[in-house]
Formats: sequence, structure tokens, C-alpha cells
Amino acid sequence: MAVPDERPDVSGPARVRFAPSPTGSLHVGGARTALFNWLVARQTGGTFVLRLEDTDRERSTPESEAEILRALTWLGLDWDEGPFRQSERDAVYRDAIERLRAAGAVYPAYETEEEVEAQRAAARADRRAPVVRGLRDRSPEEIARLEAEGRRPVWRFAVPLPGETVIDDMIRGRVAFDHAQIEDFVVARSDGTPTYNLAAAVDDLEMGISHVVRGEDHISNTPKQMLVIRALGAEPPVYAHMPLILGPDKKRLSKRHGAASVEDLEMDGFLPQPVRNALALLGWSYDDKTTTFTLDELIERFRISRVSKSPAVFDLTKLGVMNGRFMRSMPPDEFEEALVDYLRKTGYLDERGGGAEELARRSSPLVKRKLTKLSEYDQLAGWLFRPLEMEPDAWDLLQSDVKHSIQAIGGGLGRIETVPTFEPDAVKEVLQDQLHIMGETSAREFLEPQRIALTGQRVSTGLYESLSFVGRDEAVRRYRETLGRLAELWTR
RNA sequence: GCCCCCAUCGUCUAGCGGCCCAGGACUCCGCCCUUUCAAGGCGGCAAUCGCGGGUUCGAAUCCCGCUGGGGGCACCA
Repeated sequence: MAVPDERPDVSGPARVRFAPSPTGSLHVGGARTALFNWLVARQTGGTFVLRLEDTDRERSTPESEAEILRALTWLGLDWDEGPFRQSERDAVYRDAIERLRAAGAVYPAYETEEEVEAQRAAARADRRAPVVRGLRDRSPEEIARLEAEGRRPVWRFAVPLPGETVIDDMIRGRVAFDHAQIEDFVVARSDGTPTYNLAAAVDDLEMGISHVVRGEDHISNTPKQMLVIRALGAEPPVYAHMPLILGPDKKRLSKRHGAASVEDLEMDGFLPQPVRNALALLGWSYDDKTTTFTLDELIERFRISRVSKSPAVFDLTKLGVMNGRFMRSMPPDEFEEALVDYLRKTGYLDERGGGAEELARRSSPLVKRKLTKLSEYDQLAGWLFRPLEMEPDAWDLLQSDVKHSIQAIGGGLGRIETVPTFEPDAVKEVLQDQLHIMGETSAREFLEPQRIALTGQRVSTGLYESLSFVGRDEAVRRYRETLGRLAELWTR
């Protein structure tokens, strides 16, 4: 019997990093990358480094950076070092470029944009990889002449030919890249600033990163970065390229798929724990059964070697289920806090004025069991914050059988006016009793009109709790008001 | 066009040569809980393991080809 090909795992304290570029909010894919790196750091007693790759001055913004840090914190992913910004490490890169120059690993390329494009076009036409190679061995005289003309070169990496670079990927196994397929990539722009492949490689080296866990979209950059690191006389870290996260259309998850960033999920009323859980389960599983993990369990059980190689579609419905279950399992006071935080954060409380927070707090037990996500609070409990106001749908329903509606609401009214105590159980008892008295009417037929009479909504917090919550006077008032409106229809 | 990767129910997945004519979860559909909408409980539909060849006594599991999907090919990251 063959030995299962156990893929290696991280052993010993790992130094890992999360290195987003601050050009937008933290996307779901990035969040999962951050989570996996964080888990590796925590489970090995290692270090989680945060680094902002902001070498693109045009697209990087402080707002985006702040949002990424905020979202990471919201997810509970704390970093041990950083945040470092590549924009503040220029000297490090210039020094590295200097060393590459001294080692003869890079050369100044004076080809014009047109020439470069022509090279690519020619290669394509020839059914070859569209790689660019500058003239590697210009004479000092020629260089001097070009410089005198005011030409400023980019610095390209002289990819060794022939040759190949092999990644021993922790997830994918051995992946080889033929150097003929790798162009002489630019390492320093004509203004002297470093490009991504230079900066990332140098940082991973300088920061002593032991394991690079990132999305598969980076895999073709990896040989370039390995080349840079080796040219600098060092050995590259171990790499692990994770499968991408897809939208329902199987394309890479993006904005147009709806909630695609951590911020979107947060504003949509998901809580960090289930989001983390869902993220962990995208491309990773512990066994064939377990679907819920505490953070500690995640730290203990996560293994890069069990990360899947194939991409996964992100399913918001499933997240909703996890979210709902999580909220139902929360201690009441924690749930209340989470709810109020959310309503405050989204401006819901402010819009509703004084007393809104108090009302929301008191109502939290009524919605706890019924929510999938916090953003559904209003459709359940919105009626608490306003005078009786009929949703068109709900009113239509009452109107469809005016006589029956009046009977149901009237029947309920008689009982709630007289029930000795107004606790949910007492209310329930008398309404149950009334239901029996009314004979063939079903619970639904009896209760639905009353729900609408009280809340103006077809879907709401539970009827008995809701009645008790507003108190006898208000309940009776609302029942009567509805009855009055129905009576108008009846006589007409 | 070139390079790289991937391929089990609609979706997320288990599965590492016999335990699998494939297990779990979500969705969907029934039924129960006469507290309705939800939630919860129970049950059901759903993959000839992309296709075709091998290897083997035996393959979802190994090999080859094909097809399909994804990613990458910037003085972006």
C-alpha cells in the first residue's frame, strides 16, 4: 500500500505576512489570505507582519489603508509587526537595486515604449510568449550617448537563459517555470522607484519572511521574486498559493457580485465570527463533518496542507445561515451589544432620535431568534419606532376578507383587554383559548390579522412577545385603530 | 496567442486503490412543532466522481490525452 503523499506543513515559528495594496477596501479574498496567514502565525507561535504595498502612488490612498486596518481589526486579526509601508522604505529598495547592479543581475534598458510593444507583438505573431528583453550589453559609450540625449532607462532583470525556476509550493506541489517564458521584468522605473516584484521580494527577504501564503493570482510573479532574492544571494521563503474565490458566475469575486468586501459584509449585518468561519471554510476543511469552529479551534486545526487546489464560489446564503446560528447562540447581552453597535454604526438609531437606543436594547430578545443578519432588524422590529403604519401588502391582506379580519382582530381584542397580566405567556394562553372558541379558524388565520393590526407588517417580531412588549394600552389602541379603518370599508 | 493551475450533487466539501453503485453541509421540496412569518426537529430530491483511453484482480482515487473552467502575461500590485 502506497504511503499517502502527505504534503509538508509549516513547522516551527513562522514569520508570515499579509501585504495588501491600499487601493480599495479589504476584499473577501484578501481577508481570507490574511486569516490563513494569521492562523499560521498563531498556531506556530510565529509572527504576523502587516505590510502595505503602496508603491503605486497614483492608486494608493490613506483612506483605503485605514479601511483595511479597520477591517482586519474587526475580523480580530491582529498583527505583530507593522504596518510597514513600502512608500517609506525607498532606501531599502534603492540599496537592493544597487546590489543587483553590482552583481550584474540587472541592466539599464533604453528601449522605447514602441520598441517594447513591437517586441511583444512580434512574439505573439510568432506564437511565442510575449516576453520583452532589452539589449543587455550596451557599451559604456553608447550608454553615455543615450544619457546625454536625456534618455532615462528602466532597470530590467537579466533572466538567466537558458534555465528554469521551480516553486515547491505547499499547496500545489512542484511548479516549474521555463525562463524563456519570463521576460526581463522591470525592477526599477525610469524615475528610480522600485516596482512591485522588486519591492515584494526585497521586503520578504529583509523582513525574514519564512512562508508566503497568497492568492494563486500571484503565482507567475513568484519565479520573478525568487530570481531577485537569489540574485541578492539569499534563499527564497516557502510559498503557498491559494485557490481564488469566485463569484456565482465562476468569475473572480469582485464588486459587481454584491457584498465582496469585509466592509460590505459588516454593513450588511454579518458578525466577524461567522465571517471568519465562512472564510476559513472556503478552500479549507477539517474533516467531512465539522462546519463550525471557534477561533481557538481554527488556530489549532488549520493546516495549509489541507487547503484545496481548486477555486471556490463564495455563497452569501450559507454565510447568512452561519450568521443566524451564531447570533442565536450568543448570550443575550452580547447579542444586544452587537445589535446596538450595528444600529449605531449604520445610523439607524440617529435617524430614529432620542430613546431609540433604549428601545432597540429592549427589543433585542424579540429579534434574536429571527434574524439571519442584523440588517433585517428593521423589517422585523421597525414598527416599534413608529405609529401604526400599514404596509401595502399587509393592508391588502386585511382587505381581502374584511369580515374575517374584523372577527379575528375583534376576537383577540376582547381577550387582551381583559387578560389579568400582560406577560407573553398569559397573552398566549388567552389567545390560544380564543382560537379554540372560534372553531374552525386556523392559528394562522386567527393570528395573522392581529399581527398586522399591531405592527402593520406581515412579517414581524413574535406576536405574543410583541403585544407584551408594547403593553396593553398601546396594543389595544392599535387593534382599535385597525378595526376602525376596516369598519370604514365595511360600511361603505 | 503563450505560460501556469484546476476539475466529486446547483454551491461548499469528505474521499489519498477495495470500507463508496460516493459521506456531510447549504439551497430546494415535504412533514412535525395548531406561535402565524421565522427558528427548531424529522424526512426527501440532487454527483453513471467532466469525457476518452490505459495501469490493476479491483480506480472518484494512479498514468496519458481531450474538453471545460480559472489565473497570469505593464515603467499595476
